[in-house]
Amino acid sequence: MARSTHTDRDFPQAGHDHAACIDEALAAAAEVCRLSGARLTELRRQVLLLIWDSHAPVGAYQLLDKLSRDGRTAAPPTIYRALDFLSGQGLIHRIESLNAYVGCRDPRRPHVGQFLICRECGTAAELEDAEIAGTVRARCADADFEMHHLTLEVLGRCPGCRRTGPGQADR
Amino acid sequence: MARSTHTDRDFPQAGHDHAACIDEALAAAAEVCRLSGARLTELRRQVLLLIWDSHAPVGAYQLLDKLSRDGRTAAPPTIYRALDFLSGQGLIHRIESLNAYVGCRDPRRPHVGQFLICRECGTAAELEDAEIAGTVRARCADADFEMHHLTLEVLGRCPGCRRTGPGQADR
DNA sequence: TCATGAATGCAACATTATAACATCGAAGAT
DNA sequence: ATCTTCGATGTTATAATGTTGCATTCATGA
Ligand SMILES: [Zn+2]
Ligand SMILES: [Zn+2]
Ligand SMILES: [Zn+2]
Ligand SMILES: [Zn+2]
Repeated sequence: MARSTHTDRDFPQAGHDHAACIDEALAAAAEVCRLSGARLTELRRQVLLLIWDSHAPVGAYQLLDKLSRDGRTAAPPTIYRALDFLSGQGLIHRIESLNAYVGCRDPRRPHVGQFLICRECGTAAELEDAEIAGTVRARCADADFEMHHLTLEVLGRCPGCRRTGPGQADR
Repeated sequence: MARSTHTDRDFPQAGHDHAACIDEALAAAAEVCRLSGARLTELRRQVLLLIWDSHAPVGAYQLLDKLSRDGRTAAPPTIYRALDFLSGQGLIHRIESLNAYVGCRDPRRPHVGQFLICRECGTAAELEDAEIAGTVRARCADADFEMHHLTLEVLGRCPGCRRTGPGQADR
């Protein structure tokens, strides 16, 4: 099997072909919306693109700033509605521990978000680990708890930042 | 082995002896602070008690209201400083997906928080599951990711609420 | 062309959290 | 006992994040 710029499980590398990430995200978004009958309007597409500026989760008001710089009129509801839509289509995820939003790597398949987030460079990697999901489900079953939604966010230091400098750990 | 009002893994029951929970929490807090040399002042003790009003995570401004009703002068920094202290001592946890705070069941042992949270009654149960923690750690190791902090929050419906009424699932 | 409903613009507001600085008070040093 | 010091608390203002309600626009189909 051909290996793309990064495999499913890799942490996004510093020098990777991010244009490919963006292309793939847009293509996936178009397909997902077509299948669900939802309308991927220009505004929503624009916001999705801004989120995909990088693999680092970005705040709603940062997105607002970016939108404004792009010449759009933009007030908070503008961005929050777009975020609601994109999140509803599974095209982005909210990172609860950061109040921020990040693009989904594989919106075609339904999944819970599991994230590794680097405190230094901000980059977030999305996992889709069946073993973690299975263990959590099993524990919920043990407790007779009906699971609706899982938030799993690991904060730490990514491979790239570990190589760069082991000394200056935080902030 | 004797079974206390609830075992470590149980979801807090509707009719359990909550006074015992509170007593235990206060005793644990006193011990933890004594060992760490931190000062569990009257204000901090009061806030910890208010958090232990129930097993449902409570917001900072709700705590403020409670404090005010108790006759304390209270502004946001009052409560946030107390929350920082209690959280620093491991006596409470912040629930990221709710912007709320809940008492820790076992502050004497260091641990990451893993929570099952009921959308209906608000009750949160804290897990300390080694298998979940181990799997997450293993996946981080696979990804060459240095894990600092884990946020794991499961939203769903608790055993009690499931028994009450399976129909009205949400909201 | 017109009716309809979804999407967006816009103003105000609600909620959550922090910064900056003044004051108080416990605990040890003199 | 008094002083000193530093952590804890009080107070005001403000930042950051998110929502409500209503007017307007726009795509879509009758
Ligand atoms: Zn990329
Ligand atoms: Zn990094
Ligand atoms: Zn209890
Ligand atoms: Zn419940």
